[in-house]
Amino acid sequence: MEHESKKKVTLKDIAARTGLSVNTVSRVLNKKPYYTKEVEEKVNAACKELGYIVDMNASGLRSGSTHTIAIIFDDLVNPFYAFTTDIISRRFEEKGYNSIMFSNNGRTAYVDYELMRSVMARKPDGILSFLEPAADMVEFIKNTGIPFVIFGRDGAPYGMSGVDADEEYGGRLAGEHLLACGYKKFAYIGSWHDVKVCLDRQHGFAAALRQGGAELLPENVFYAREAEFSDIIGAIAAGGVDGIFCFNDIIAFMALEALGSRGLEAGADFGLVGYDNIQQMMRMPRIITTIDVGINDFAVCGAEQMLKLLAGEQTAPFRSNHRTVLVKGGSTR
Amino acid sequence: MEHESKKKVTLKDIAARTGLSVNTVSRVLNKKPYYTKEVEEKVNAACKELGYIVDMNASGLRSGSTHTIAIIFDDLVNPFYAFTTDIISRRFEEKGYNSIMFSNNGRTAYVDYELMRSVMARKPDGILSFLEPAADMVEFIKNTGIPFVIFGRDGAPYGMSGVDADEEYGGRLAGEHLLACGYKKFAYIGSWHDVKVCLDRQHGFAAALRQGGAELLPENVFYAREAEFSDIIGAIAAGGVDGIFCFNDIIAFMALEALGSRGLEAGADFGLVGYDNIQQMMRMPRIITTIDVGINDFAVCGAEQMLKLLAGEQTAPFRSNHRTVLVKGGSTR
DNA sequence: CTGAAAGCGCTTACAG
DNA sequence: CTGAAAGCGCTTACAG
Repeated sequence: MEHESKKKVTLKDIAARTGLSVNTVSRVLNKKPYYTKEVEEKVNAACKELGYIVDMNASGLRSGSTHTIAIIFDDLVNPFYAFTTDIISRRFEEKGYNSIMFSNNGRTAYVDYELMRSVMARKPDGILSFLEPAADMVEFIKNTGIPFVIFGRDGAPYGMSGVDADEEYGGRLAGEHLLACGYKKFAYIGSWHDVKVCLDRQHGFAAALRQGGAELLPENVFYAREAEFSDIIGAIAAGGVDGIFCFNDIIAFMALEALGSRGLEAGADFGLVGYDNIQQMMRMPRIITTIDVGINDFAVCGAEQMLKLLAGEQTAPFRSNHRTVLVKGGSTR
Repeated sequence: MEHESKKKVTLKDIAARTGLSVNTVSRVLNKKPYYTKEVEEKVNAACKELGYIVDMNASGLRSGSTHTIAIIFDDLVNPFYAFTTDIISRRFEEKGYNSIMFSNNGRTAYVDYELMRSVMARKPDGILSFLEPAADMVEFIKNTGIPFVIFGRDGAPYGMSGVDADEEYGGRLAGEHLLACGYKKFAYIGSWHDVKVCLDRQHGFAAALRQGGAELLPENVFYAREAEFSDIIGAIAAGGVDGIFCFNDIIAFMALEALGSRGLEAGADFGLVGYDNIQQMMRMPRIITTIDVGINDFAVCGAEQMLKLLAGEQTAPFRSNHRTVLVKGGSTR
């Protein structure tokens, strides 16, 4: 004989134990009007005694609300995603929503049909995405009728809700700082050539340089996810570049490491600005100069926007735009 | 008139469109024997045309398998968790399982009843936990009959499956290295005084020191989650400690920063060893000396163990034990 | 205030 | 090889 595993306790069991109907038990547990104190106590006692735990799948099937939110991201390797996901999912949990994770597994930088299929199969109450929808998915997503929040990107172009930061402004800060430090020849290392955030930072950077009488030459614009990193560094070193702006801190760290191993000294031989200030999240010393969005407020804002949509308090697409600041570190003089 | 949102497409719709029964449609979609090529094509065509997407909640309710795995962690702020969660959830996704996230929200360092309640409400097929079960939850968890894998901790004491690293050995490596560097007075900064991993590292560290003729004095053992960090650093600086081993890299970074701002130089004035090698994950320069588990293998092993349990290939509790290595960085001489 | 019935969208026996 | 019925565990109308 096997050791028997505890039988699942259902509403039926609670009904049997209390002598009430399944219906009444359900009403008490969901705090729907009307029941007597006496009934309430009986139900709660039986639930405790038998160890009743609701089946959210069953409840969601009938009620249409699964109390689940899908969170879509690229990866958790970048602390920026991990940190915001942490804050956001915690906030959701407080409000009774569980988070289910989806990633595009690096297939594309967008939410495509394949990804939406697996998301929809879970019937989430809401979808919070770090990725923009693919062009042909915008209508599909709207037709689902499920609240969709684009986090970290402006939703307006899609007619969707979004929480974004002023990326151009961030790029501008980087450019102004590198100029002020006295660097002369500039490069940008982005992630993907077709991701809006990446381009916005690039454009802000280029604009600041232009305003300062300098220039971001096309041959000094690179995309780390589309080329060998050693080739990028090779080109930068060969080109005599001394002012480098990177799309994010991970790329900046990689550049710092690669240039360092070529005998170049950060600050002195070249200046480097990253983005996200992940060293603050890790409680690290300020190794690099970087742009900081104020990640806590940023993440909380994304969570709140979702919760408002779920509560029906907000219906029209809503935009929240955040301002960034530059945080000086050891990678610029 | 509101813009109508696309009506949900169910098996019934596919049945109606094809003239087949719901049953047959389901059988084709689940690739159960027996149906003709003709029927198969008709069903697939109708699904594509109408945009059918299965409802996993409904399917899970009936079949008993939700294709969901619960992942329980402390937080995603520590890149060690984020990184492993990323790898593990990707592997699950490949095998058709979605991951649903749970955290104890810093309440305790253990899986308690409150947490298990919300987990069980989702009827996951498996549970992978970075946290150990609270003592009074071990029987409860076993009784659920749901595969449970403890990640990063030895499951054996609980009679559960687990993937762990040799933590004592890691602590020993730190001790040997700090001794070899010539440091004389030692301290350990842990996380919690009652978490096994934390104590294992401490004991390994103390053992190595003893073997080398040195000592880890009780007054030089601290727990970062249980005290003000500035007090810890104050005590270390006042006590003339010059060899510090930290439970993880985040704590090590904090110590590096705090000691640095007191004018002390890492390597020269004091040696510091962390744990996890998160700087490699971030592609950072090797700022600190740290212990590396080989996070990729480690994470993959956790995912595989879960998948084996789910496939019924593995039934008895299974332990996988990993060996760590020390990676020299700038924080020791 | 409480209960009996129907139904959410599937899959699982069971019949043919 | 295909279909009609029952049921997973809930919640939602509806009746009393």
